[in-house]
Amino acid sequence: MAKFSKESHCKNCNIRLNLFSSLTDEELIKINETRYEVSFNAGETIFKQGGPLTHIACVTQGMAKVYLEGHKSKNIILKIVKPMEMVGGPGFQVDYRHHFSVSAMSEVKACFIDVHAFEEMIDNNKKFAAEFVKHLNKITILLYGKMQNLIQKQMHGRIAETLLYLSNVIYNNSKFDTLLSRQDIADMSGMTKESAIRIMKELKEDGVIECEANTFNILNKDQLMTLSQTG
Amino acid sequence: MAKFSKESHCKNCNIRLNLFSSLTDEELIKINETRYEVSFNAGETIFKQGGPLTHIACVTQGMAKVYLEGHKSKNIILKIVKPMEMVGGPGFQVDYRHHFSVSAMSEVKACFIDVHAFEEMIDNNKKFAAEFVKHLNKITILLYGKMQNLIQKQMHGRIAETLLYLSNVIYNNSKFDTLLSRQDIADMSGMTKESAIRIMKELKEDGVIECEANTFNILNKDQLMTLSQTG
DNA sequence: GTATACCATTGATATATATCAACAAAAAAC
DNA sequence: GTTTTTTGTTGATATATATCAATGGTATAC
Repeated sequence: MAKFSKESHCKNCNIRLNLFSSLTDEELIKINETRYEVSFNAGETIFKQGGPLTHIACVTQGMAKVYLEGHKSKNIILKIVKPMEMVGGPGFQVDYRHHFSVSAMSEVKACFIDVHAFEEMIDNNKKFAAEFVKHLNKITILLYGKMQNLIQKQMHGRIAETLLYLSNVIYNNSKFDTLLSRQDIADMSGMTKESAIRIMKELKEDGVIECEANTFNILNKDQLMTLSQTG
Repeated sequence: MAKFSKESHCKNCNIRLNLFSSLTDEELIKINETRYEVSFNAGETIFKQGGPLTHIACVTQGMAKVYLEGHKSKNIILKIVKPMEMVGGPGFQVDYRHHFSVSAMSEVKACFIDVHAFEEMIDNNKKFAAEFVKHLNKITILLYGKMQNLIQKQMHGRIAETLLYLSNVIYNNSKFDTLLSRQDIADMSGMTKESAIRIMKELKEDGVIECEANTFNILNKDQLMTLSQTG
């Protein structure tokens, strides 16, 4: 289980998020008073879909996956969260429940901020409220993209999209070691593990990528981009 | 093309939306001054994906469909908007572009509110800001549901979901006449027109629904719900 | 009223994708 | 170090779904 280590100041987390840049010193102090750090081992659940949404988390170390749990244990991975990113959830202000699950892919440290403190900030700081609306809308835009990707494209395009996401957004490198299993890559691409493996094998044979166990290398990014666009 | 009929007060639109209930009289007066009504004929585009987001619309008469335009003219209908519902878009505060298209399914009248007026309200009224965040999160929750429906279920379940949505949410009746074409129903269910027709034919043969041209009648709602759940 | 376009329907067929089963390889447990 | 469990891989097969093609109906244009 997760080790709770409550501290009034967690050194790892300076709250340098864009979202928080509009807060006053006073507000930052208040946030710092209420927040605390929690450590998770790889595989542990940080937020559970359906469970109560009482805190917003801010990942300060490690990586976590955000996913929708469907029936028959078919998951859809929405995104990967890495340090200095915030994870809330659309239950905020609505039903105060989590609508997705978040689990640690490695050792993860995260700062937990009480939702009430968050609500107070929205109330007291107009700039913050506007920034938060912006933040929510950005998430929605990404979600539309994800939807189109998963619904309208076929497997090659979806895998291409996933590999480009990992390379461009998560690892910022054409060569990367990933913590994701083949099942995870399949869950990000809306297909079965077997299909994901087969498509990647094809891409390997065509010299578009190299992949050996958890090491990926994107050799022909243009080709991948074409694939992801043509579907 | 759309007929623009600018009036400082549009009688049809009392702005009775929940979202606006937190506004002061003063703020309502201000909104009423800047807003104006626009009429659209069936088929006309109200908002165009990729186009500039300068106004938020509030549908006061008729129905409109909100959809993502994919390549190869494959659309995904996200939802139907009916009177006294607001349509904005996630480009608000982000890139001020529309990320979906909205088109009139019948004669539509809509009140257009300048985004700047909207931003001012968020700035000046904390209650409104909180309500707006709630509104955005509700949209996201629905979107997650839509995503799971379209990605994880197969055709029978997806059609069942669409029919239940039309019956429960849009027409509030087990029997309804719809403005949607078969292509529209297919676009809501993430499949081709032909497939949608075939599944509905099966449901008809099994006595679950009746459908004749644009008139639908849901005979066995329980069966449809089971279908939509089991996928 | 006839011609023209669009929408709905159906059947035959092709294709994409999942499922099932077997097995290899790696990791974890003992 | 061996056993056990999980993860990855491959092939054969079944199934879901799209595509193509043909046809009838219905609305619209002229």
